[in-house]
Amino acid sequence: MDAPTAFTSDQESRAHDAQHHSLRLWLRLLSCTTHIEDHVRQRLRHKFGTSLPRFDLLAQLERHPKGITMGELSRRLMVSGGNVTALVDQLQAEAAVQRHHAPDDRRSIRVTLTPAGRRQFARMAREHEEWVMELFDQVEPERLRQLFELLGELKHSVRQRAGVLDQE
Amino acid sequence: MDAPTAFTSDQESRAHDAQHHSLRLWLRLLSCTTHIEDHVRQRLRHKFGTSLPRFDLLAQLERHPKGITMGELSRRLMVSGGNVTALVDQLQAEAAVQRHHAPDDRRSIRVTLTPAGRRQFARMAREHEEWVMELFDQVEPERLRQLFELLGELKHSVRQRAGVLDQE
DNA sequence: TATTGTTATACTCTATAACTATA
DNA sequence: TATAGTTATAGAGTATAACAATA
Repeated sequence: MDAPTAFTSDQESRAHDAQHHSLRLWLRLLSCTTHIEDHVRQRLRHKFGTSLPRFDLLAQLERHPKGITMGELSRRLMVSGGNVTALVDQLQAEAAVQRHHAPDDRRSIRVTLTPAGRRQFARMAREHEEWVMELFDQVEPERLRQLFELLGELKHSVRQRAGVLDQE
Repeated sequence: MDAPTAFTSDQESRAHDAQHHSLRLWLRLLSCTTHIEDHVRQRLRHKFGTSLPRFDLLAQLERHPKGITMGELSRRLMVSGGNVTALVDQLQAEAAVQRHHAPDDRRSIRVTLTPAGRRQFARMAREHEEWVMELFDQVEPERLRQLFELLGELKHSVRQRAGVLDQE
């Protein structure tokens, strides 16, 4: 677990190698994500007094101006329904989001951003982008582009294998 | 946020583009990691009744057979000292790890795997590898290798920018 | 009956700060 | 004084299960 270079072949079996390589790739992926996440989380908290899950919820609403149901939020954010209720409660208390009863199905609730919520999210998203760009700026743009593409392939594979429905 | 393809140039400024591209790359990275993490976390819980933080702690010990201090664990796992105390308490109660007072500095404590802890970790690590390999197996090995390399570059950049000390 | 969302509860991980025992 | 580790406390996020209202 200490060779910093790429995969090396040895006398082990192919399958065994593939396992180790997969694990090392996963650990590296996790390490990158954790560092970025910590950085972003800390800044979101200090500068905006918010958290990543709350930011992500707002981001989902921003993508769906007509609103999105609690169940949809639960699926997209991959957290339980009770959880979404709590998050939406908080954001509603801060007047960042609103609940609307759906006219056709009165069990269902559509959540939307308030104008103030939209403005607040825009401010956070702008800074968020700057933080991330700064973290990445030692890598050439072309390399970042390749990375984006390869991660797309990985995501596809993981989704198939894990049976995730997924957003984007 | 819905074009599934790579970056596209438009009339926006270069800087603005770079920001958006960085953000999209970050979101894709986060999405991949989250899916894999959920998958692995769920299996660790159901098959071994453990969690990712606990697995990670054992993994650190496995890399350092002579033991590692509480403070070192705190830095490597990037969590607070109080936290490490709680995790080590649990693992010690399960007889997976041991605390030894350092002979030279009696404030300091070295934590090591017990033989049983080492065996248990080996079992978990082997399955862990299989789960991950399965998730990745829709991507060609050569592409996985490229991804590993690019993530190395990214990690380097992030570490420099975020000022992380880091393990591995 | 099945589905949507809420409530209640509990657990894990986390940070912070006060504390102890050494150095 | 400074450092290593612990304790105590609080808070966020999460899952689960029981529940109400509606379909």
